[in-house]
Amino acid sequence: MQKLISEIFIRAGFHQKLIDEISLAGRGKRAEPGEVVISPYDDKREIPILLKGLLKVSSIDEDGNELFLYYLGGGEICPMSLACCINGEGALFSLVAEESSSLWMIPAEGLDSWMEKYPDFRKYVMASYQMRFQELMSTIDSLVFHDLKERLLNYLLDTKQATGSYIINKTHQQIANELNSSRVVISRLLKKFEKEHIIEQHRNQIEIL
DNA sequence: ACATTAATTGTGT
DNA sequence: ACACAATTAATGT
Repeated sequence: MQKLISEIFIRAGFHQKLIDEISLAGRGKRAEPGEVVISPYDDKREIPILLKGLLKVSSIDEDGNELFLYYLGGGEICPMSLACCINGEGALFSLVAEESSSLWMIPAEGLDSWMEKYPDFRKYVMASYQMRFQELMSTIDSLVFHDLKERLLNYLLDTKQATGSYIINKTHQQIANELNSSRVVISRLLKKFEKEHIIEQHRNQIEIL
């Protein structure tokens, strides 16, 4: 774990002193696929940095409906957590491991001083922020301007991108939940994609062609 | 090898 | 959205 941290943080261009401070202040955490790292209204004063693996970030509304927002890849700090820690309100999103992941949880208190003391850190945070912000904008765009068919297609491609694999191991039901739709609708669309030779389906698994 | 069951997927209304 | 059929995987006998 210690090795992973140094590796990631050095790659991010952190000062050795900053690496030491973060290493000392945070704690490590592993998350297996499907494990919930943060759920809405967890009173979390910790911000996760994803060292390795893949996390799914979803917005959760008051009725518990899920809406997939974006994937968080290795080396990134979770922008949603940052946003929520800054305004001090509970999270209105959930963070779920998609792949077996390693995280470094840093206390929210450290943020301010690190941002001031280390320009590297500020840059890193901003860069993470910006990347996911763009991702988020495109999700919103497809949400507002496109029908479910487009959204599903975007979702599939997005997933392929994030996992680096043409195989998606999810049930129609899971996908329906993430897109806040119903299983039947997703099944029908996927069936259509299959006929158009965009994908191939097997049980619990979708292959993108 | 076969029967039973649960989960997932397909389709018509 | 609902109901039901069909398919597949898992498990017990």
